[in-house]
Amino acid sequence: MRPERDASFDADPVSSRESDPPSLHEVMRRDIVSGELPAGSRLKTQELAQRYGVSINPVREALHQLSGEGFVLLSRNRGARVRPLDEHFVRNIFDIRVLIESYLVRFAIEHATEADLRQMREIQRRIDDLVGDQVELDRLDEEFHGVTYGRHFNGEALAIRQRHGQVVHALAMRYPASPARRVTQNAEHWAIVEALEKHDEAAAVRVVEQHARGAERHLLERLRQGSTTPKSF
Amino acid sequence: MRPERDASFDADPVSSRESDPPSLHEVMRRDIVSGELPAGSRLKTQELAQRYGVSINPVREALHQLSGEGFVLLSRNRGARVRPLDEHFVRNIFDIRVLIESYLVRFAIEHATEADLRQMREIQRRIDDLVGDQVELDRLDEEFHGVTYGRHFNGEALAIRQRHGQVVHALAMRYPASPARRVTQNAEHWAIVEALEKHDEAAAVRVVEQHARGAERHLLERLRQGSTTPKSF
DNA sequence: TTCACACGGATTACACATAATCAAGTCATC
DNA sequence: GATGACTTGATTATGTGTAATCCGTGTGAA
Repeated sequence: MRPERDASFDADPVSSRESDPPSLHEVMRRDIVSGELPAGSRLKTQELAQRYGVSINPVREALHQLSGEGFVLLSRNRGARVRPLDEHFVRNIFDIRVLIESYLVRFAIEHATEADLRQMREIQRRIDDLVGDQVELDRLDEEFHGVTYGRHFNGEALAIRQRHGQVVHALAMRYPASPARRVTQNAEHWAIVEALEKHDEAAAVRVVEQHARGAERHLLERLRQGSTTPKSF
Repeated sequence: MRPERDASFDADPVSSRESDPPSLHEVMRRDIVSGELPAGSRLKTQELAQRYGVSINPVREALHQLSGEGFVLLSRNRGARVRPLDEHFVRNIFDIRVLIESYLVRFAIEHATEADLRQMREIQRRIDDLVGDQVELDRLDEEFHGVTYGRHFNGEALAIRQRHGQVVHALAMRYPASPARRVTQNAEHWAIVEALEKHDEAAAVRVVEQHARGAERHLLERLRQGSTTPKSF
């Protein structure tokens, strides 16, 4: 096993600093992820400037930042669009997600503390009790996996996972998990906790993979059903 | 096996369009990758504006774009720096590279055409014959792997690989491969071709992994040796 | 050491000029 | 009359320049 490394570095912090007012591109990313700026929609600089109460310059900078992050597509002299989220894209990022998460969880097997496990159980209990409220569910789900993977040294991998996770959340907001899916999700979460407790690497990898593939399958089904609503361009 | 998908989509095209003049952020990325803007160095907007013969606005936009791509670090009211490339970072991206490349090569096993293999052999012959000229070596190496992975449907994965590859090239420019490393590299390239010919998935994955880890080890050694030169700040 | 202050540079706003794109309409040709 | 090429005008992106403000850092005095 490779020696542990300092984990202070993060390639893509979601928020630059805790107490600072969030920068414009963070606000816009939130609005994209939450679906307020729908996937595929046109982003005009003047409209955005008005909407967010700033001048055009910061808007242009935010758009470029988001373009670099992959949330926005820029084309020369034709402005910006929110990146369309299609089936193809979903498959792609879940393929990557499976790779990254099974990589991340292998580290958790060895490094998750007793406190981490307690926290995961606590969070999962709250998820179990939750009814409705997709927003809160997503927040708790992210928190659960945040504890699972948070100790990992590889900030790059975490950044990729988080970025893709945000896109997935944007979709999940539109297509909430069905009750059946919720039950499966919860069972898988408990299975992850159990695998970590037992230091069972094979089981952990298997469950994590299954968890991701399940989410993928569910999203794809919903995407196909409601294929009229989320118009891509 | 999952059905094939349309591969027309690319999350992060290096150049927006072929015939267009490259945008500023592309030029700046090239200069970062080539080492002209050294890792860790301060990027002042006014200096850059003068250097590239444009006003401050486009420079700021380019910086934001590069920040989103991970090549530049921005901090509020303190300007921009080229992202420092340290040992920790190199380890991280190679961990990811191993994941991505073994994923990509599995597809190549099934989908590489006879023409692809011919092309790979041709490129590798040119690499074998090449002496010195790190720039040309890097170009050919990228071309080799471009053919290997190019048919893959997962544009996201290709984008991640390419982005990381550019960073690695920035380092390789500073720390060229030793003759011994070159010999190993070439042997590994031929082994990849052979594995693809034989449709031997296990072998292909093994070689690709070994290839990446070898490059990582070599870079890390060089980084430690010349640890005075690449000053982070 | 600590505080006040000045300076450099980033950030924002605004006004303006240019250029590209798109849509609608005109015109010529078949 | 229908089709396709061209013109035109509105819209919007893109680039420049300037000014005002904010923030971080270093300097120097108490």
